[in-house]
Amino acid sequence: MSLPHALLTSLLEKPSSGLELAQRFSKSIGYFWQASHQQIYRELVRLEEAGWVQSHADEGARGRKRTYAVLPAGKAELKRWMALHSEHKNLRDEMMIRVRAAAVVGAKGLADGVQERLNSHREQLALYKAIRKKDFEGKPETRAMALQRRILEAGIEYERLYVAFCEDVLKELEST
Amino acid sequence: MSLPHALLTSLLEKPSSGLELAQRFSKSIGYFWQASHQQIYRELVRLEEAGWVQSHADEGARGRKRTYAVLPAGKAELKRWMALHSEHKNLRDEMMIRVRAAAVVGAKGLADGVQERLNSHREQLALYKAIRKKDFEGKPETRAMALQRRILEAGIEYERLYVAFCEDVLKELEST
DNA sequence: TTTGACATGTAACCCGTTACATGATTTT
DNA sequence: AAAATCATGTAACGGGTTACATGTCAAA
Repeated sequence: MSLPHALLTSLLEKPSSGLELAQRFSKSIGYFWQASHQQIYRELVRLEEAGWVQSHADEGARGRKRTYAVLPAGKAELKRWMALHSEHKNLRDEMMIRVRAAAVVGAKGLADGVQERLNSHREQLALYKAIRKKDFEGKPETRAMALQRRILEAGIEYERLYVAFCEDVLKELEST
Repeated sequence: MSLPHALLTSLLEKPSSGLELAQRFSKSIGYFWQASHQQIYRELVRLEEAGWVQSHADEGARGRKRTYAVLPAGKAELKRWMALHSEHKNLRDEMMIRVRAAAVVGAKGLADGVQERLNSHREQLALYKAIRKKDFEGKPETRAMALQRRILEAGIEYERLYVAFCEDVLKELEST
């Protein structure tokens, strides 16, 4: 249930159309809250019904760009929601179940998938590091920048965790 | 879509009833794949329809304990599934959206929720460390044990990540 | 004028969650 | 006999995913 507020946050930074949001979500905020364009369009309609955003289109029709901007009520809602407590989320990953299953039925065939994940997490880690270098290195540290940087650092640590996990599992599987 | 295979894994370790599985899921496997009892009962019916498990009850009726055991076809299915590749999962957490929102609309009221999460993750970290001490310390390291231990270590690193994240955010919020 | 990129949708399905219902067994 | 606990369900709903449909605009 974070999508509406992720969208409000993104729209406050810059009024946008659905497609622009979808593209933006495949970067930045989307690294920590993924959403497809179908979800985004559905949610934008709801946000407007709730009176939190307003849209205008060149001419209201299918296929025509429609730009959304946050209304004062939307900003107030975001402030309200921001102060709520977030539920503790445990790690939840199919790969862990696969490794656990391998401990029971034998690890034949496991290494391939783990190797693929290792590559994937190494890539993501490199990407986050590149963003850190580009967006944060040697820039003035405002409160806002510091918070955004902490989120990115968490992403970096998360990827590191997986890289180490995959490496260790592979090492275990290679040991005669 | 891991629940059926998480259940197969758990049932291979020990044939059980739905409630026993639900209780077991609130520990061990459940630390990495949570499921409610409603989900588990629903899924057990499907597993039996698929011919992967077989159940017997003292007398087939509501309120009577029904124990499930894995059939050969179920074990074969688990071996097949275990070798599939797992999708890369990015970090996905409401708290990150809240912190990101705070960077845009101001952090008033954010600290409370972050402090609560910090406490929660410290607790979970302590729990995992206790399990590591109890279940793994000074025991012989079979292949199966080594794999299960790696999963637990990943959980420990995951909680450490959050503890550090929350501490850093709080420090940032406290700085005048 | 047709291809491709831009842009917005609809429909169906499944997993996970929430709230509630029902029966059996043990304890007080 | 009432209360608590063990045990198995039913029903409704919502978010996320997948597949598909439709319309606009610019360039080749």
